[in-house]
Amino acid sequence: MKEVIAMPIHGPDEPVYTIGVMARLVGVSAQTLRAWEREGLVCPQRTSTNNRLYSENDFHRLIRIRDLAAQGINPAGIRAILGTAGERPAAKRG
DNA sequence: TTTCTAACA
DNA sequence: TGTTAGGA
Repeated sequence: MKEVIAMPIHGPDEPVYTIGVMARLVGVSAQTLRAWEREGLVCPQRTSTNNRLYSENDFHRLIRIRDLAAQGINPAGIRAILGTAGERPAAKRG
């Protein structure tokens, strides 16, 4: 038989999870995800109807945010540790 | 049914 | 962070 290679249809940046799905995946409430966005900890993509769509990348970031928040670190501290949401790691200069 | 914003506790 | 109100 021909070997079937599993090809990812969506990349890690592809926004595919609704807030409800992501809340279950991360283990927090949808309200918490909205609060974190307001704090600038995450910046999910939006649909044409203004619904949030989270990517796998957002998932990993949210796990870390959840971990830091569980340690009593406030949003400003989390921002300082993980960096501002949407911030791209600066490319190495020559 | 799910998600959205805003406001209050 | 949770809850409530009103709307798409």
